[in-house]
Amino acid sequence: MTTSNTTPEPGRFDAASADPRWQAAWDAAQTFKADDASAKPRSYVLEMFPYPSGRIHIGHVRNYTMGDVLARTKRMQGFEVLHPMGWDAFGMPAENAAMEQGVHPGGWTRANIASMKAQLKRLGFALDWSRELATCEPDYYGHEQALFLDLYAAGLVYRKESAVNWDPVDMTVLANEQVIDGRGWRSGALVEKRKLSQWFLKITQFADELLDGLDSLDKWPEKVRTMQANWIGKSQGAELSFALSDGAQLDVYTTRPDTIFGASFVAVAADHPVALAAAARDPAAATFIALCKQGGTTAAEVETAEKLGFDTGLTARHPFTGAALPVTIANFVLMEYGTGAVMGVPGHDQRDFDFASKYGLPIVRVIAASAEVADEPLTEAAAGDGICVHSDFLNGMSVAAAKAEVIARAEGEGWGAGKTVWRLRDWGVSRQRYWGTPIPFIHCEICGVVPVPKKQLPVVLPEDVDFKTPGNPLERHATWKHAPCPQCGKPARRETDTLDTFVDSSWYFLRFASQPGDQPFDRAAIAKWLPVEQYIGGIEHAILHLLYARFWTRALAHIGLIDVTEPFASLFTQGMVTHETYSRSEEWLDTLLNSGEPAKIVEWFAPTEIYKRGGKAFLIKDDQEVAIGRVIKMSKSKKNVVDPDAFITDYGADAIRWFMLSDSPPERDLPWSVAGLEGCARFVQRLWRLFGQYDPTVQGTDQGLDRQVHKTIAAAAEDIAALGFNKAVARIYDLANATEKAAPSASRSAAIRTLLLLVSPMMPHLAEEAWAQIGGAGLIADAAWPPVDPALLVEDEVTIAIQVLGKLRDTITVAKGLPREELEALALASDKVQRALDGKAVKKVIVVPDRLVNLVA
RNA sequence: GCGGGCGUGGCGGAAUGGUAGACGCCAGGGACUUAAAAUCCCUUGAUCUUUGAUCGUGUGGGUUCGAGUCCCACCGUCCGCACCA
Repeated sequence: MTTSNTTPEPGRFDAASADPRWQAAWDAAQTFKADDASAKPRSYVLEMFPYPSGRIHIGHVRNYTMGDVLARTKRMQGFEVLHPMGWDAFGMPAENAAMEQGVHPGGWTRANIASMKAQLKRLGFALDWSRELATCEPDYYGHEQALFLDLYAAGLVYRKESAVNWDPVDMTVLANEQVIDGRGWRSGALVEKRKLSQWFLKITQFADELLDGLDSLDKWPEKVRTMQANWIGKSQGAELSFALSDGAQLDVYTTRPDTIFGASFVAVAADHPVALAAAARDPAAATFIALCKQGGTTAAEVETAEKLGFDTGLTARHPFTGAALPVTIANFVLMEYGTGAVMGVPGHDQRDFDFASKYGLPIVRVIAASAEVADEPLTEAAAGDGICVHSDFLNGMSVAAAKAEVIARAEGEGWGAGKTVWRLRDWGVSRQRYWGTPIPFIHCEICGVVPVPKKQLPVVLPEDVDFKTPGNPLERHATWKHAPCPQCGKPARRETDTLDTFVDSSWYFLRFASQPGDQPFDRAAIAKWLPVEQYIGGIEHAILHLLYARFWTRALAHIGLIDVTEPFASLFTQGMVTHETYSRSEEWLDTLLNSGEPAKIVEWFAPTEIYKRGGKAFLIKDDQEVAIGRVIKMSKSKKNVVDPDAFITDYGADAIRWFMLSDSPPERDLPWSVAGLEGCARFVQRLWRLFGQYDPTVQGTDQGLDRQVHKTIAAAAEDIAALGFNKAVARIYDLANATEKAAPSASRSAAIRTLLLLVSPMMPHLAEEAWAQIGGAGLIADAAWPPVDPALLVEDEVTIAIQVLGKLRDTITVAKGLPREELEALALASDKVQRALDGKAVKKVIVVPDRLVNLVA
């Protein structure tokens, strides 16, 4: 079933020859070039740009096919569409390749871009390639440096000492996900925490805006908005100051000031100054702190970790009762959140409850459903709402009122205040890496940290670097880091950190709208094109990329460079492409570890290594049966990946595109199957034969077919606008089936022509070929979406369901708009209905006009 | 633990509270053919006493003339976050 390497049969659509021919025709005519000066309404359709890993994977194909259908449909519907493509081209895989294969990251990346671009072209995407950009080129990252300097001038960039994961063997900084069980993923060396002076972006300054802005994003998935809101993590409470027995003050943060009468201890984080002071005078405290730091941070470890404390011997004076509360160092208090110190209220916080139970501290109920149950004992922390009890002047107050009262008193007496705390941290953007945007600063011993003057931008990465020795090549480059200070001219040192690649992807959608040489973007062009009308990408970017892009857009608006605040009006997160797995497993008794537990050794096989017969899978090499496993996300380790390129060759771009749109709703996972793809290829051929029957000379109308044609046009347009591609596909199948069966008529020829237009965004190559054959004017890519005749959307006959007691007993086909009485009479006239009634009297009749009659007996 | 999504034939799925299973895949039967491929036609939720009937959308309740759809409780599953005070 391959069309490659074989002479095309007559009467068959030959994708191998048609696909490249039409791709070349679109290129030559610059069909998909967006016109900035167009008077048409605009639509900016964008898919998340890919990292140039070397090969397009099937997830890209699905993502870009969806965007492409939308972009092509919008074009047909009269919009000036901007549908660009670029490359998120900086990042670690290029450096890894450099280390492993001895190639230059730039050469490796650019070669990957070239081959992936060729793959995208083979799929026939309607992209404006004139706006292609790669973030690794100076004409992109130079502008990024300029924007970084603008943000610096506006006070949104600063430097701060911060801890990093340091691999002492590779002499490099590791991202958190590169640290596996405390060891470097590549070297296996124990990772150290090191303090380095690093660059930060003040995203926290926009925390409120970024949170409130989520409310305006009503075309974003609820899930993504919730994830972002949780990430920003706004909590409202109070910062309260406790007087310590040694004369010092200790500030704690709480969201529950209303429970202050239930406080029975105060706890500080292991690295809190109070804890460090305790360690200085007491070696046992120092030992305990060291123990706390050993604790793991994985979910399972945190879940099961026992609450541990160390009494400092200090006490804190309760601001209302004057009670002396013990001050302990606790392993469950985080220095990074709030003030790094908490008041322990065991009755109403589960962690405090566990802690108090272990160390025998008082557990007092201060919130109860009512005053009557104020003394009901607690078996666990009570988190629910209620009124205050055992709380002096708060007694009887609601939680909300008590919060306000405690804050008011604290403020009045000067020992506390209401405070909002955010989970969001400022964004550390320094990376001690070569393959990224150089941070445009110079360190001068006299002048300090000096920005590179804009006219000296871009600060270009040196080409002559080697990766044979570990560490940052920029750091050890012979000349690159030596630069004169822009202020005093004395020899100084260039910043050798580069920017996090998330910075590159935080503004690329702006650069697509216009690409002036002398500035990052043209403000007027951005006002014209932005916000992106429809952004499509994977759920894995729900938080970081999308939050950073929103932040950059707001920050650039804040400093007056652009006029939009939200970059993506509508967001769609598409599901993954999945595949069954094939494996063979053997169980071994694990005697080495002496556990006596059988260990499973699993061997995985790629789809290309097996064949299927009778619903079972066998290995090609030895005909052994293998187990067919669950349908899961494609991954290299499970070997269930498929390479789209081979399938494009065998089945043509249109069959793959059609498959990507069929069956599964786009937000859900799509199980890849060759059988399904073959079905799509068959449909391509079926349509080709149908299109070949187009005959404009035949006379006569077929009103039923006319109606279905116009209903399909209207419904498919709605489905595509809502990204319900699977539904649009089903309707097109329906219409194709009906058209095939219809007798020749002018209506049938019109149906064929309409069908051709409807499938053209999805199967553009087949559509162009058939369009040319039936004598359509120009390219079908430039044709208009077929108009709908509203008169044909109205049925004149309807099928009415007849129910007895809600159960379907019969259906009748009648003229539309029949009055209730007539419908009732017709229903009662039915034999089947009479049989179902079985002589019982009808007590009530429900008539839904043009829909159903329900007889209640 | 918290938050969110999803449970419908062998499979992917469709269905403004109103005819459950559209459409596709798989499977089975037939036609054409020397044969195969391709193509076309038919069948295809389950059960039964099969001109028809009964059951059927994870489970148990409820609202309604009528529930896959709404409400309550539960089960399963997937995803995200997580010692965030």
